[in-house]
Amino acid sequence: MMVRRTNTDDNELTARRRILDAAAREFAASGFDGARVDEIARKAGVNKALIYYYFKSKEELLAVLFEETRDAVFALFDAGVIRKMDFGTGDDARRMLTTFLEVLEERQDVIRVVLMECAKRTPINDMIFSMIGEILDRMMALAADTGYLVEKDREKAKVTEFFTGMMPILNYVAYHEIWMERFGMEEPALRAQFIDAFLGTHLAYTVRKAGR
Amino acid sequence: MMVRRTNTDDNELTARRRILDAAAREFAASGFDGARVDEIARKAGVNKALIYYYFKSKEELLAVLFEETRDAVFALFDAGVIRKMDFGTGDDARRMLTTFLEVLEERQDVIRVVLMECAKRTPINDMIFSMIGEILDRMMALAADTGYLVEKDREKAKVTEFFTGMMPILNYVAYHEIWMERFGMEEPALRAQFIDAFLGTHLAYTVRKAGR
Amino acid sequence: MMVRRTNTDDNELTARRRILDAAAREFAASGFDGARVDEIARKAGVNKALIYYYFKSKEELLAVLFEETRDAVFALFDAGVIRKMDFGTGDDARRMLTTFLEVLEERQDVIRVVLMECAKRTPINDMIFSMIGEILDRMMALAADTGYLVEKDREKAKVTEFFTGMMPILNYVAYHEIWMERFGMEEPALRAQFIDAFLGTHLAYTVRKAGR
Amino acid sequence: MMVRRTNTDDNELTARRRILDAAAREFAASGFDGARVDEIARKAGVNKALIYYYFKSKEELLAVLFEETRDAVFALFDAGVIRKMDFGTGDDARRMLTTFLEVLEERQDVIRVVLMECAKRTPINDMIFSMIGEILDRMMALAADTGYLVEKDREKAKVTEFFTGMMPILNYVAYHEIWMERFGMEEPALRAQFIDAFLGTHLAYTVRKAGR
DNA sequence: TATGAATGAGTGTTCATTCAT
DNA sequence: TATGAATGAACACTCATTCAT
Repeated sequence: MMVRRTNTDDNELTARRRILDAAAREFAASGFDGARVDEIARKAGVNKALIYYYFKSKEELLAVLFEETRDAVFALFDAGVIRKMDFGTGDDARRMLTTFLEVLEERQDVIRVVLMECAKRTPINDMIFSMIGEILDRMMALAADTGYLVEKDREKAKVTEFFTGMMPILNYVAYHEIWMERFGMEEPALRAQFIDAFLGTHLAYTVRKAGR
Repeated sequence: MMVRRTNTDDNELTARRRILDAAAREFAASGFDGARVDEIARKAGVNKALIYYYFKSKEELLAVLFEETRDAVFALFDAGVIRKMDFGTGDDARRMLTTFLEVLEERQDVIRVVLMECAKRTPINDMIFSMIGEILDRMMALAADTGYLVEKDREKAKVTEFFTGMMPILNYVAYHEIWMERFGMEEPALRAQFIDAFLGTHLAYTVRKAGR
Repeated sequence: MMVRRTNTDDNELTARRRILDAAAREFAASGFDGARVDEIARKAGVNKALIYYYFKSKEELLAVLFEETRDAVFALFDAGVIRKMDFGTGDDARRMLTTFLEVLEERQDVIRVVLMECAKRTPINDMIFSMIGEILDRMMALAADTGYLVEKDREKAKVTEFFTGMMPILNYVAYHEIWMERFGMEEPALRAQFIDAFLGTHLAYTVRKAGR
Repeated sequence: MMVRRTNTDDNELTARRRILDAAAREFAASGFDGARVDEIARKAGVNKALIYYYFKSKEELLAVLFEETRDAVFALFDAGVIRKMDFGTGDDARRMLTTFLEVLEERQDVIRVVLMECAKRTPINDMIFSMIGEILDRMMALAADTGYLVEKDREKAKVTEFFTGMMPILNYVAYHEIWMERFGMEEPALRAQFIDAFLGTHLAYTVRKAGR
């Protein structure tokens, strides 16, 4: 009787998947310009030319990773992971944020690249800001639905959502590992402290502004 | 009799200074890896080889820019620009933050590079985190002096100062111009809204925690 | 009841044939070195690997096309298309030349490649010159039979046959379409003028030399 | 006493010149697509990167060679090398043709490339046909001045000048060395025979047509 | 016969850096 | 100080060819 193996060894993944994963790691470690296609191939355990069989350029690799990440974030919204909770500052919010961070941390490599390329004046910047724009809109739609939108003025609300909502979270996801290495903290303490700070700042501000 | 002119035209600046300024612009536009020494020379209006007369490598150019920026930030602390104000959430804080942002905006190019290179696993990362560490320590010393240190635990305090204090400010300085281009806001409104958000989040949290 | 169709649609041709035709087009458009096996496969509507099932290399594709063309030219000689006419400068010669050009124009892609590769110092050059040598010998044998061989000296006769006989004809076949595009002439006028010129130059010279 | 050396050793030429010469040789030997920039650098005795210091691409190398050749041909016309002779079929014409061929033979490498690339559908084709068009116009202007223009109809005259005038000459220049190797003739005999044939065909036709 | 996946060896081009003056 | 010329070491990307099925 045959038993279907279900392990997730590297070798079980398709070459295309291994290439994408390796690219995410390499981009995160060296930035887009610093990343070497040779190194991506080595990390993925494939011939370099195979990368160009599946993707038309180094830039397309990044674009596909960005799309996957945007879709994953949208899936979180669609699944109601965030909406259903009590969008306040209590334990529910704490649990929700934990889940949210955990999911994003699976994509931390790509998020790092987003932050690195975010300030450059290159074509990649366009990809990033269209993605950021879409996600911001979802965040604001959610805030409006739950009654916590801080500002009547859409333009101003976007500023707040971006600079004190989205960015601290992305920063945490991107830098928490480096922080742990550099300043010697452990994951649970660091995350707990970040969540405290986020609840005490952005979410508290939101709740206060919404007048609840 | 010859009189030495003292105006500050671009052409009057030393070649060394023009090179550093050009490098900051080029690094900010393209990142460290994406920056081209040819382009720095072109922007500075000097021969490419002259760059290697003054600096031993592209990396040293960046190191010098980082040092200048760290010194400028330290000078702000030394001059008491921050300490002297009423470190709360009122108009004084608002004026102080405005001044602070204005000074940092003069160095926005270098700050952009800091954020870009912050997440990479390269030698540059060491330079950045030693600088960040020093500045964080000054921030915490100041917070302790003024009685607003949020946490007894130094480690935890550092986390809060970094993720909800330093990073939002650096992010604002780095991204505000791109934000204006992408989302079509004007400078005064954007800055006012950011200051509102920063006062309402990080500073409000600090003040609350300090029990005042 | 099923009836086997006998039309000659592209799809009805064997894969091998479609590959050869596509190769001729691609070689003519881009030269041998510029031609891409991927593109040949695309033009032929087959999988790239199938090309290597039928032919052992890109070079063999070209060799087969050359052989086909040489055989077609020999068939013209064997069929007496040229021999039977009055090999002079009158209407018969004009009709003969028209027929000859029409047949060669069907192979214009391969002839273009011959001219492109003719001057290179590559292995392909050997294939071409052995073909050219054989055809020249047939041309001279024909000229001898009809009494129009311009020179007693075989060596000198070969020069004349090549530079003022064979080459102008091959050049016409290879370049007439490009000429039409570039200088905006129509086919009938261009061909008529070329035939005038050829009769007035090479054939007139031949006839004069032969003393008739 | 110091004597200025006047030799023309390879080392006396500028690197830029050596690169162009090497490129002409390599293009002639392998065609544009078959030519290797590495090999050009090796032949020129320079570092490969230096080629890109002087020229922006492999294609620009070819463009510069084409321009030089067109200018050299124009200089022949401007100097009246051709115009001043008795444009007939006698000894003067023979001497003129000899001079003309000698000058062109100095550029035989580039002329070979012209013939190779002439039939391709690539950007290079544009460069070639604009050059050919200009030269043809000069040829026709000359023919008109000397009263030997074969046709009233400019369009038809161009066809004749191209297919029985320009092309046989370019073919001779391009292929005479290969011909000597392949069929074992010596230079003087081959050239004499070609000149005989050219006088007896294109020029005789021209003179007859002009009614002299 | 036919194909999707895979690869070794290039290929033109770039770039930080150095040299000679 | 300043520069035009020069270079070694990559770099992203390509391509003819082969493999497994």
